[in-house]
Amino acid sequence: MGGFDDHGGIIGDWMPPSSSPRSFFAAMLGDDSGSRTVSEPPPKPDNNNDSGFTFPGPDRQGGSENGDGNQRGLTVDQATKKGEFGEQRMSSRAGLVERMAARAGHNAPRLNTDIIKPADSLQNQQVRSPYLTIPPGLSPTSLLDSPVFLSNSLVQPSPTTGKFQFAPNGNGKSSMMFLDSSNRNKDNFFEDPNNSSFAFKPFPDHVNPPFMSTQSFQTNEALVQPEKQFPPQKIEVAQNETSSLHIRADFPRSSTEKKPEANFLTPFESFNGNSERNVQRLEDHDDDDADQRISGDNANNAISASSEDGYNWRKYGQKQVKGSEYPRSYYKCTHPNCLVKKKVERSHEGHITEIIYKGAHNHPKLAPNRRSGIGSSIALSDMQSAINEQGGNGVDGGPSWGTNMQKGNGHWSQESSNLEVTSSGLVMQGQNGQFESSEAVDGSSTFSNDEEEDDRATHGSVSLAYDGEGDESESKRRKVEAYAADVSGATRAIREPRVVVQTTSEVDILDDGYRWRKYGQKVVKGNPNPRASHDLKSVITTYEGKHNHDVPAARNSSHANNTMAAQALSIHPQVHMPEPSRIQNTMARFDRPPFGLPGGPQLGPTPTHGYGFAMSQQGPGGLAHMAMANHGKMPVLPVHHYLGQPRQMNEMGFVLPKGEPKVEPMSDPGLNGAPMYHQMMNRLPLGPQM
DNA sequence: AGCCTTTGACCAGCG
DNA sequence: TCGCTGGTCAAAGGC
Repeated sequence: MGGFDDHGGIIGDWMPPSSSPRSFFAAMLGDDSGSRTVSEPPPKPDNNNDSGFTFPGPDRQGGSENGDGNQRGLTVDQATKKGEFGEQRMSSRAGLVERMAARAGHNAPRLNTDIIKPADSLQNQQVRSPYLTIPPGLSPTSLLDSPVFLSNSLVQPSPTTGKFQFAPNGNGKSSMMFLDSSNRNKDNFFEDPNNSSFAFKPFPDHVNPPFMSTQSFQTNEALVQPEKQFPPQKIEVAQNETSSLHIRADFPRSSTEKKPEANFLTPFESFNGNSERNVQRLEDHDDDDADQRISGDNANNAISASSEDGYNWRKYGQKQVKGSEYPRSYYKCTHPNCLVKKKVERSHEGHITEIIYKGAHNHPKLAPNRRSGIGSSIALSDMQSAINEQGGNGVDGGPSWGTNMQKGNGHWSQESSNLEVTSSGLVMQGQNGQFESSEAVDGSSTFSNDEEEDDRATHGSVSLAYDGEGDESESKRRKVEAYAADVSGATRAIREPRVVVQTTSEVDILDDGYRWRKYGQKVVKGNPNPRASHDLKSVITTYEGKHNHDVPAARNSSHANNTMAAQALSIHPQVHMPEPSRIQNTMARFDRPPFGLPGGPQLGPTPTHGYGFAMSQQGPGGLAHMAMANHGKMPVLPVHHYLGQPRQMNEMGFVLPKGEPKVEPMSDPGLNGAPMYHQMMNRLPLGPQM
C-alpha cells in the first residue's frame, strides 16, 4: 500500500481496533480527523496530502470545529461527522483522560479549547467537549503523552543505560516538538526564541503529575539544544545525532559525555511519560557520544546474542522474516525449565541488529567464565549487577522502567516480567524475574477498559506498557510491539534505524540482566512502515500532508534513538546505573509535558498566538520539532506514539533494515531536517492564523 | 556423546 | 477459506 494506507495498516496494528491515535486526539480536540471513526480507513495519501490529516492545531480546532469544512483536511463530510460524533467522542475521551489521570494520581490539565481556539472558531464550533479543555500551551499530543496515560513507572531510566527511554508513542511527538529550537529558528516557524510554545518549563506543582517534578523542566534553552552541541558524527551517527536535544538523564556518564544536559529533560520526554521515547532521546544523545566512543572493537564486542547476555542459548530456528533484511534467529535458553527465548537479527556483518527477549529467566546467569559469549558479558554483567543491586525496583518492577517496557504480550512479551528493549533494533524481553508481572507494568494495570486500551494504543507508550499478559496475538493486534517492529521491522526498509543499530555495541548492551524498556517493537510483518514510524507517519503525514511516503524518517529517528540508546549502553560499559533515587528523579523530569503545560508559567498563555498551542500541539509544532529535533537525522525521531506506538510508536515504526547504516535521505545531515521542516511548515497551517 | 546449528516443513494467527 | 507470515519443530549434520 502506498503512503498512508500502509501506515494505516500499521497503525491499525498498533492501535486497538477501536481507536486510533488520531481519533483519540481528534476526539479530544474535536478535530475533524478525530471525527473520523476508528474504523474509518486512514485517508489516502492523495486525499490527505494537504488537508489530509492535520493535527488540530489551534486553527485546526477552530476550523474543524467550525464545521464549515473549509479548512484543510476537513471535508464537509468530516465536518459533519464531527458534529455528530465529536462531542460524544470527546466526552468519552475526556472522561477517559480524567479517569486515567485520576488513576495516575495526576491532575491532567484539561484542555481549554476556548482559550486555544480563535474566537471565530469558537463561535462556530460545533464540536466541543465540555470535558476536554486544553490549557494554553498544552498540545493534544502532550495530553496523549501525558503522564496520565503513562504510569510513573513507565518513565524510568534504563538500568543499563541509565537513560530514559521513550515510548515510541506520542512522546516522540512531544519530544519532537521540543527539539531543536535552532531549527525552529531556521524555519522561522518559531521566530521568537522565547516563544513560550517551545519553551519547556516546569509546571506548576499543581499541574504536575505526581511523577513529574518541576525540576524536570528547564528553561527552553536548556532543554532545547542546538545541533551544534552534537556535531554530526558518522553518517550513521549523524542521523541519530541530529537528534535534537541532547538531554541526558542524571545518570553519570563517561567523562566524554557531553554536558550537563543530562539533567535536562526535554519537555517531550518529561511530558510524555513516554519513557521510551524520552529514553530514546537521551539515548540519541548518548548515541552520539556512543558513536564517538564506539570503536570498531565495540562492534566486535557485539557478541552473538546467544550467549553474551549471560545465558546460554540454543538456536532452534532461523528464518528470513519478511521486511527484514537479515535472517532472524530463534534461540531458547538452554537452562532446564527455562522457557526464555530470544530472537536475534544480525546484519551480514554479524552485527546484531535486533534482539528480542521473551520470557524471564528462572535461573541465574551463568558465571561470566561459563558464558559462551564474551564481549558483552562484561558490560552487561556489570550493568545487570547494578540493576540487581538496585533491587530491580527502579529497574525491574519499579514503576519506573520496567513498567513501560513490559508489554508482555504474546509470545515475546507475554511474560509480564518481560522487558523488551528495542534500542535500535535491540529488543530485550523478559528479564530474570526481575520484572514483576503485569503489575509491574503499571501501564497495563492502569488501563482496564476498552477506552483505556484505546488510549493506550493511541498513546504509544501506554500501549507498550500495556499488555502484560496479553497473548501474542493480542500484543500483535495492539502492535505494542509494533513499536519495536517499527524500529526494525517494516521500517527496516528504511533502514535508518539500522544505522543506529549498527552501533554495534549493541551486543554489549544486551545484557539480560538489565531491564529494558520496550520502546520499540518490531512489526513482524514485512510492512515497511511499521514501527514507531506509525506515529511519525501520522505526524508527518499530518503535517506534511504527504501520507504517500514511508515514514522512514520517523522510523529512523525512533530507531536511531533506540539504537543510540543501545549504543550508549554498550558503548559505555562504565556507565553507571543511576541510583534508584536518582532514577526516580530523572524519571520525574521526563514526565513533564513539553509544551505549554497548563500552568506552566512560561507556557501559559502561549496560546495567545495559538502558536503555543499549535506549535506544541499540532503537527506543526510537532512536526517542526521533529524535523528540527532530528537535525537532519530523521525528521521523525520521536515516532509519534499515536502512530506507531506505538508504535509506535514502536519503536514500531520504522522498519528499515537494521543492519546497514544506510543513510536516509531524510537523515541527511546536511539537511538537518530543515527541508522537512520547511515542507512541513509550509504545509502546515501556522498557529496564529490557525 | 552431547550440544549446537542448519534448514525445510509444519502450525497457528491474521487479514 | 485461502494465503501470508511468524514462530516452532525436528531431522540432519557438524563441532
